[in-house]
Amino acid sequence: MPELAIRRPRGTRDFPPAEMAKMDYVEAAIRRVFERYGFQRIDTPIFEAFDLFALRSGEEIRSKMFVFTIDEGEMVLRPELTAPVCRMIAMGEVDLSVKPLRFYYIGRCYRYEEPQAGRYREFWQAGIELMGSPYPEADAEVIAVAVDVLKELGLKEYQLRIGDLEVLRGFLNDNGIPGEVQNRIIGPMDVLSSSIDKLKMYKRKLEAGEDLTKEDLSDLRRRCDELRLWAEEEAKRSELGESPIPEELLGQVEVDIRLYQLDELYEARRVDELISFIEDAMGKLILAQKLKWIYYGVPYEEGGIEKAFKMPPDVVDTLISMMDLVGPREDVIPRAREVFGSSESALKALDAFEDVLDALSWYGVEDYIVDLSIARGLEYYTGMVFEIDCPLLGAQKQVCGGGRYDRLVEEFGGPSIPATGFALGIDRLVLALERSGIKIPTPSRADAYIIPLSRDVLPYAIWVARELRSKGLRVELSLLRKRLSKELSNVDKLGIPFAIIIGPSEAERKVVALRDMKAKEQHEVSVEEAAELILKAVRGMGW
RNA sequence: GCCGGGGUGGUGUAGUGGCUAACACGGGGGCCUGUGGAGCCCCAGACCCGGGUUCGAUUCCCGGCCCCGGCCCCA
Repeated sequence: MPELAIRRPRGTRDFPPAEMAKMDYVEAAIRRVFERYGFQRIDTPIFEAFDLFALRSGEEIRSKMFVFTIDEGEMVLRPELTAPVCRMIAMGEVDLSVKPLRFYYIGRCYRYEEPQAGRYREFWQAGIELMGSPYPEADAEVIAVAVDVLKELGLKEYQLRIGDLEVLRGFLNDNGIPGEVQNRIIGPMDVLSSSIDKLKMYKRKLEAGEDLTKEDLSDLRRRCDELRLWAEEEAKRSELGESPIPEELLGQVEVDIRLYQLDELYEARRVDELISFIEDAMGKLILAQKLKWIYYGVPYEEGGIEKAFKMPPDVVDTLISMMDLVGPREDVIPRAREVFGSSESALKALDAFEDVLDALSWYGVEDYIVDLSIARGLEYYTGMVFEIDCPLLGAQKQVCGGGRYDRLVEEFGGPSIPATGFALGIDRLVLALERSGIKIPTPSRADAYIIPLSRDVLPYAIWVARELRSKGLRVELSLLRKRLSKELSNVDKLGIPFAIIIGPSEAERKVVALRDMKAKEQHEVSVEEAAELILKAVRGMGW
């Protein structure tokens, strides 16, 4: 291979016809579903002012985006589409007297991250924004649309999780936790709960007698090691009298000596010990987070000054209990009412959340789990949130995420307008379809392939092609000047259903030899007849 | 940013401390009157890059780049 100086940038892909066909197929299905609900397609620029995304997500996301500077200022390639759509509304480009607004988009987005399975630096998102209704039926509709897309695609292996951020926010508000602090709690909570999830998974594997992979084991070690480092440093600080955390509590997070023997334990198949080690680690991981929040406080910014907010222990306990609020509705909701019992606002939010679930059942969507631990760093969600995972995808398994964001348009300087919506990852949907073994139908590139047997018949062959095309058929003309047997072989490989063979004798009599490639049957017919026969066959195939 | 596993013609694979680096498909050419959707013959085409070890590296070692997984992150 000659050395190629110009390469495709990392994290991007090319789309040869076969790949493009898959994307088109999924995109078409998505559009069908969206339009069935009355959503109208919109689009926004591929690049936007940096501030549009920094406003909500903060300066930190700079490193996660493609940023560039032009005369007009700092620009970024859009990392998502909700903010641009809200910007568009805020700018007054949309007639708000016609409500609700039902918009959908399909477009490329860009994030500067390490590529991984199902994660690219350039990726496709499709999504809807339903604006103008604050009611539960709007939230339910949005979820129903997302589920419909998966159904339309025939994707069965997925998991829908629905939660509500207003429950958490209401609880925190009632307990006097400032908004800025709330935003800083969500992140660590999410990290903690995903850590716990991982540990639970290892425990489950061991209990089921399954093997842990090398990665599992090193991941487990790493997570515990982090905790150990923190605990040791904290202990040192405590000796110097610099730690705000009481010594006896610190003793409780000291990591088990067995951490250093994980490999040996595993080699020796001392499963029970491993399990008890993991259980112990889970408890300590949680306790460490609690201690940080209670004694060091949650760091936050107020008026440009870094501050720390010391969390009340009972609030922290509730946050921890929240991580367990995952499961079937009948099971989780009552538990949630207990956990949040002291908070009027949280209870009210739970009522509203149940209204959404009720409405959802009217759409026939019953197969989901309630997950009140969904918190994510999504600072702009204000109510219901949901996620859809495809376990087949591995690490990057989320194919859909969405929720209610009633304040976003207003924050961009527009009118106050309630909104709810979601975004789908098209690349991941394609991947999920492939992995689930669903065949994506690839239409043949043409309906008929004309083979002129000599140069003399070219004028007639081209005339035939034009005739057939004028009737709406997709017709290719051979440009290869090959032997007939090779041409037929070629037609076969191209998957084109009909060959039209034209030699001097056909040209002279103004007919064609129409060959049905599949049946291997051939008839001499007029051009009109050929058109009719092909049309009939093609329609029957449903393209 | 971190941790694994990989990079051999256009594609998919084989193989090796030294021999002409193998095979299939694809490409080019040739033979066979217009259905032999085939076959036969010939040709072109590759060891990711840079160091090191060695008489000699595609092979072993190190670094880089890229790909594939995973961690972190995920608005």
